[in-house]
Amino acid sequence: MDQFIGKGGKREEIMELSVPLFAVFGYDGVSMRDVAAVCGLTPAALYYHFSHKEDLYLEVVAHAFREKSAALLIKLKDSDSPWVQLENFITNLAHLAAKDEDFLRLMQWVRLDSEEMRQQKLVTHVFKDLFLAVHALVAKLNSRYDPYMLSMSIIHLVLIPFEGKKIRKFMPGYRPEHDQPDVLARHVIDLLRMGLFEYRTSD
Amino acid sequence: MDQFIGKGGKREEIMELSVPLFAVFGYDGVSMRDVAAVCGLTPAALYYHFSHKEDLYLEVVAHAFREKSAALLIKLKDSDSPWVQLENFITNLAHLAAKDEDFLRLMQWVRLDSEEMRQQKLVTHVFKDLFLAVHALVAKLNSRYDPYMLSMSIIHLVLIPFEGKKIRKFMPGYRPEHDQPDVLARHVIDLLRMGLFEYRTSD
DNA sequence: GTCTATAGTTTGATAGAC
DNA sequence: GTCTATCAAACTATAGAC
Repeated sequence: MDQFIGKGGKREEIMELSVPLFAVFGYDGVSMRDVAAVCGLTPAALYYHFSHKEDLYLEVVAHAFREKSAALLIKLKDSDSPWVQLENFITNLAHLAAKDEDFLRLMQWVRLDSEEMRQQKLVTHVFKDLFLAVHALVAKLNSRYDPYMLSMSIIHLVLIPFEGKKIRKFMPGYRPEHDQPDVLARHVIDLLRMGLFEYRTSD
Repeated sequence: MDQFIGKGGKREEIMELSVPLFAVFGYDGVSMRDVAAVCGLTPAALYYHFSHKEDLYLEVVAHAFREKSAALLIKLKDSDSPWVQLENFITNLAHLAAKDEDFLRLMQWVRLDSEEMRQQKLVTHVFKDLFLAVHALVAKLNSRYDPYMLSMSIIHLVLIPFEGKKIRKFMPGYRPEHDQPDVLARHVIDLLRMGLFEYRTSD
């Protein structure tokens, strides 16, 4: 299997070793020397494989997201009802977010990227597949909501609590179970399904 | 009024001019030279007012958030019902998020900060007041949901769409009205109130 | 209180040996 | 294909004149 990768194997290895670095420290927080160090290379050797820091970064992020989004979609069965599919998707996404911190942090770095050209390239690799998956699902639900806004809401309800995992611990009312993907998935599903309608009598 | 600020006036001026810089490029993306330049100072002169880059950054972020959170709470009237207060809060927060991009970006930089000590200092200034405000409100609602999780969900539903404003434009289904605070507030309030309950018959 | 000058380090990137 | 050696630039921070 590896023989088909051929000379690209080294590039692949560099990218995989770089993912945690860029996920934690971001583009400006990582130097070519840092990358070279974790790869056991000299900075000069690194420039043989990637001619610019930005090339390296773009490929690293694209590589990190290539399979993730696809994996989420594979798990869905068309035979299930749209509601069950949505519940499964939310649960799968929560588990991915809880497990893969690099995935979440890279998404945030992309959101904050100040170089518009670079950001635009990244968005395609990082967000589009994920968004399209949710959009297709909520479209089937045929609800009263704008499918674009509803897709955004669902993605944010699931992902952002894990993005802010570290800082949430400082907030009053925090309990460790709030970090469990099944607990969050249950919360989001309940909220989406029923809302707070017990109190809608107040208008 | 200004006479009471005294010699701290220059520091204040530097901080205000630095906010947009750190909001756009983050801690690692801004040099002391950059800050000095926008302030019309030399880098050395800057070190008279702030002895380290980190000191400057910490004070800049704290300064940027000092009034924001408080302003959100002042607008609430205890005479209103909890539901009306929540609706008003959501609308106010959406307007703040739509207007003040620096506010949103600084929040994201804090979430991504890799220096744990620095992050912990920042969280208090940036998130705690906002979170407490929402927490107090949802506690009054006495709903079936965990108030901690519900507070998080509400904050995320309102703020994150504006944080991702740039990249949302690349997603299918985007329309300019999705950026209007009133439209988003309406969407969030409806979603919270009613959920998608039309379809809860499917289980 | 603010400046010039500069130290000492780290950065992204290249030239050329092997 | 990977190395040593090195460059020019940018970085944080300091010393000391005014």
